[in-house]
Amino acid sequence: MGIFERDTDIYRDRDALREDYQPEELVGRDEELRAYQTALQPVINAEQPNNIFLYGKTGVGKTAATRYLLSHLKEDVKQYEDIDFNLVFLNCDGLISSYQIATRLVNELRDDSNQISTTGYPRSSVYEMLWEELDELGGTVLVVLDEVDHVQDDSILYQLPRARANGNLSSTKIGIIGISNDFSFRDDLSPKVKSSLCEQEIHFPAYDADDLQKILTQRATVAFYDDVLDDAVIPLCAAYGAKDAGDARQSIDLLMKTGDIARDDNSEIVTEEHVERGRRNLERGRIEEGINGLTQHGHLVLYALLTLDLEQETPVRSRDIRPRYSLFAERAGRDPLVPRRMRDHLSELAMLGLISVTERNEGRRGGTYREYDMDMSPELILSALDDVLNDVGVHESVKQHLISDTESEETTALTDFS
DNA sequence: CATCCACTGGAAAGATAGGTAA
DNA sequence: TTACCTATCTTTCCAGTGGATG
Repeated sequence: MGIFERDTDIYRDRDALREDYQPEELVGRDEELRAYQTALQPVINAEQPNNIFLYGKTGVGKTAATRYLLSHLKEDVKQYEDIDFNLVFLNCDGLISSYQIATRLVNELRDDSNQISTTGYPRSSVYEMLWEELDELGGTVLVVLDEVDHVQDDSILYQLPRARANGNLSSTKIGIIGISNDFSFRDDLSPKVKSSLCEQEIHFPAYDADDLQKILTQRATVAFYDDVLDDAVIPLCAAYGAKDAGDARQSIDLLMKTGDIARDDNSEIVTEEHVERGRRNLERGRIEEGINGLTQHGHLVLYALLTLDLEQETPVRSRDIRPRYSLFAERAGRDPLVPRRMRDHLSELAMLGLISVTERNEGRRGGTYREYDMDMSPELILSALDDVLNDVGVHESVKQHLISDTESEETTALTDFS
């Protein structure tokens, strides 16, 4: 008998819940799609394409709409022989500078044998290479920059649309599609960039719970067999996504996680309880991911706050976190950071949603300061912080906590440290 | 109403670590 | 090897903030 066995399945096609799944129809985005299509029309007419700027919160269908329309465009363009259409798609997540974008674009355009490193070249030579590659391509080129709001300086957003006017490109017609999660990004652009990049703007509003239910139903019909979903499942997942952002991605992820959990259970139907477990599971993943991305000092600061929390000292101001943090830093054999920097780490933790901040102002006697509090359960954070525990040892308060809470199995393994 | 507390958060500059090119 | 690139994390400095207080 083998180790592996095919699951008794509730899924007809689980892939329909994945991020890269392309549905036949986009639900609830009719108006936006129409505007988008109009903006893309010049490509078909073999004219200089518009620069298009899409904005809206995460998971409201910006990228999906782009993929959907551009794949159709690519098809439809084939019937006209005089159009040479090329598409460059780049997700700018994690890219902070124009320089990085330029290098990625060059790599995107070149074949694998000829890639360049992402650091080291003078800025101007990277741009040189970029113009060269673009010009070689010829025809109409659409450059899609997904999540452009991550970029801090806008030099490339200035350079790209004007490359032709500046004589860097001779034959290629270039159009830029910028996709941004952050509406204020547009306002922060310098006026000259704004005028060229934002020729056509399309706003994607958040989905409401109704839209989300329709979307989930559409996906679920493909993904699951009939009648395996409890009636409450889809509304619950929709509510989860609608709660703070109208985010379809979040809802669909939850639906998939829920389905996976039900399948693990060998359950033949998916219930409300599976949704609840799925929600917790996603939350946990989010925390671990956040913590893993921090530096060691970030961990030390978090651990300091955690121990203070277990001692019921929270909410606590940064001044009072510092001695504890310094102690841990020294035990870990690192020089403690200067207070200013420690506060930066605290702000970062707050941004990840791991801790919460309250601003206080006691006026003339107390001045303005911020108070920090744990937002997550200590167990969850401890399990993601095990490397710190190795370095500084388990603090007294954590030991206390673990003794008083004997059910927690995965953390009891750590009590051996001194 | 002006003052002032004690922190916040922006900015500049340093240190270090990666890379190319010649 | 030297000369030059950028990225990332850090320190240093300091103007700004806003509500209680006199």
